[in-house]
Amino acid sequence: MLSKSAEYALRATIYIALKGSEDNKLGIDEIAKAIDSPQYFTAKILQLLTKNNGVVSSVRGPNGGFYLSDAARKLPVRAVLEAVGEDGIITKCVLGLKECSESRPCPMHDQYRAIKAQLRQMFEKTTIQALAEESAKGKIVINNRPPKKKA
Amino acid sequence: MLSKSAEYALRATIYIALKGSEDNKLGIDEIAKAIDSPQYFTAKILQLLTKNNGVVSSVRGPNGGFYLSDAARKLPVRAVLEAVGEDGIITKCVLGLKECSESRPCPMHDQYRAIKAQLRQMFEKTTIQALAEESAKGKIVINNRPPKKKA
DNA sequence: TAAAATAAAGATAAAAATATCTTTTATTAG
DNA sequence: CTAATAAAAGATATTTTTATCTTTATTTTA
Ligand code: FES
Ligand code: FES
Repeated sequence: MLSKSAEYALRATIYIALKGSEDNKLGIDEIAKAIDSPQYFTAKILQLLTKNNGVVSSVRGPNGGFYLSDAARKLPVRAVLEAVGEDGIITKCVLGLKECSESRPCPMHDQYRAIKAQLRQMFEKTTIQALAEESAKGKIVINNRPPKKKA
Repeated sequence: MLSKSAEYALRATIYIALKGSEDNKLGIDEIAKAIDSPQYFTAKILQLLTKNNGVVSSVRGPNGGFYLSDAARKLPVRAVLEAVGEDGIITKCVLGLKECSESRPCPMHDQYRAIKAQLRQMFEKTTIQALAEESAKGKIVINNRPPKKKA
């Protein structure tokens, strides 16, 4: 479905939205551990997210790290996909034809149309903040670590 | 969304269903041209489809080639995905967590649930034959070549 | 101002996916 | 039985993705 890059990008962004703020910036080591991703690779991805369209903000030096501006929190999830070049999922033909269109539909187009619209809706109408809030409420999980044992 | 392998697998299978039969087997060169795919790579994929679960049948030698049995035509599209190891699209977590479950949902799980169910429905309830029939009726297209000019 | 912290940038490596070419095997037609 | 045909199998190559390591630049604090 999505590339590893996109998955890490989404998980990292959600985590930063959830735990970080302008005066509590998060380090790459913390982030990678929290979302269970390879640290160096995740760092590269966060660079994309800061450069490509400012989804993520960063500062270097002591107490530096990553955080999300208020504006960034309101961005649609699609912005994250775009930053890592993965928004094809809501534009491309499911059979890999160069164009997905009503005028030259592939054999799956009719069936896929509605699904694609929902994918688009999901990625465009959902904000980063909304996912963070979803994540904040309870049992929602963002990594692969086993659940904490009850004491 | 899907890998190139899966895309070629689907397009090839649909084409074979549409144009081939037990007494009109199709050669790999024809198939690759028809679906606009790299010939040798497509050959490898068809090998998977013949070995892994008999979606496609083949015979060597003169007048040999690929075709679909009547039984194969009734298989769900998912069988093609399985043969190329790409059915994760209807099982995996959209954020790449090891498990997608109600008990440990990721932040997108609630929204993705319905979409995933529809993807599953599409790939499991649609038969190869159904796609071929869809393809047979008119303007449906399965390659990237420009439309034929009206004379 | 020096040292430490931290991300950015750049270089390299490893793995996976995609693609091509060559050799072998099965099948058919003659 | 032989030659021709076509897929299967195997080998190799290329590209892309994923991952890691090293060096540099920036920022803060002491
Ligand atoms: S043309 Fe294939 S999904 Fe639209
Ligand atoms: S847990 Fe992520 S989609 Fe179900």
